[in-house]
Amino acid sequence: MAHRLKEQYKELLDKKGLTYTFERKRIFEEIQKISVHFHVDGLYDRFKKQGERISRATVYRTIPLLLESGVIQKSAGNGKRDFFEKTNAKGHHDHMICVKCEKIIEFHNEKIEALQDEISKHHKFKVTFHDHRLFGYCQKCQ
Amino acid sequence: MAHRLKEQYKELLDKKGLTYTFERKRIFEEIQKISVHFHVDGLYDRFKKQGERISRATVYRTIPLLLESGVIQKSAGNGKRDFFEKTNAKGHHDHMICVKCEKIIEFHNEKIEALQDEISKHHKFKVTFHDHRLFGYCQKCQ
DNA sequence: GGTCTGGTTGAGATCTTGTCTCAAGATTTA
DNA sequence: TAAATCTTGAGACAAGATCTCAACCAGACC
Ligand SMILES: [Zn+2]
Ligand SMILES: [Zn+2]
Ligand SMILES: [Zn+2]
Ligand SMILES: [Zn+2]
Repeated sequence: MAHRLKEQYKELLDKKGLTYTFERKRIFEEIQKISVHFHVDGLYDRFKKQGERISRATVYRTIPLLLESGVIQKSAGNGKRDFFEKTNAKGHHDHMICVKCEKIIEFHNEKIEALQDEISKHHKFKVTFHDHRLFGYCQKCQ
Repeated sequence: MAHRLKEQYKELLDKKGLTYTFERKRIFEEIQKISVHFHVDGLYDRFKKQGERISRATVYRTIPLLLESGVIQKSAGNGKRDFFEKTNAKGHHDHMICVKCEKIIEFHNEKIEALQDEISKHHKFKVTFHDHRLFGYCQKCQ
């Protein structure tokens, strides 16, 4: 999986006339080590902590490339920060979030995705990503 | 409708030992003139444009009071700003948000709502509210 | 090799959204 | 009236994110 994603990433860079630099390589690799969600400064801190001098600006600059190539995707962020998660084998999914214990249940429903397409097409709106979250109580917390 | 909301607002202020000041009155009134969605600086700008000297801090400070009294509710954020909308006759709806011009298109789809119910039921998850936003480019911004 | 060209980077400035501080003015209470 | 309490405006501040710019690097060209 990671291999295919790396190819997509390299292809995007190539398509844009950009180089697969040391920094862009390291950022890709480091993300593969993160289990689930992350925010950009958290990612930057990992480099800083390891003594690698990759600048904050570069990390921030690389995020759009990772997003566009599908290596990562926007994740359900609760607060001020943008959160991301690496694209996993399951591909796109949405979230149910327990407001009590913060448990996250992922779901994916093709019908909903198709309806979204239909609706946006009808409004001539070109969707680049979406955020669909159901808040409430998980089985244990009811 | 607006009258009942104003009463709720006044009651909340009273309950909290706060005064129904000129500024708090003007902010309530101005919101009634806004068709649907707004963000706080947008509201502030309306006063500035009209030459009314109500400070940004006061507008920001009043928002929690309006929220708590039910005069307004959180609405779609565009990913950066918090958006609000006044509580009114309009029922539940979701949003498409243009990431370029910030235009908001509302949509409502019973099938999606029903599928959400189905999915959450299947996971024994009790949904209290949801947030469904499609981000992208409106017709003009493509 | 040396030079030109243009992508890339780091450091810090800047912008954006929202909160907080504090002194002055207004209001209520004693 | 004086003291206590609210309220406000202006601007400082904070956090997240983006932008600027000079130095740097890599390939193209001579
Ligand atoms: Zn989805
Ligand atoms: Zn729970
Ligand atoms: Zn909905
Ligand atoms: Zn709306």
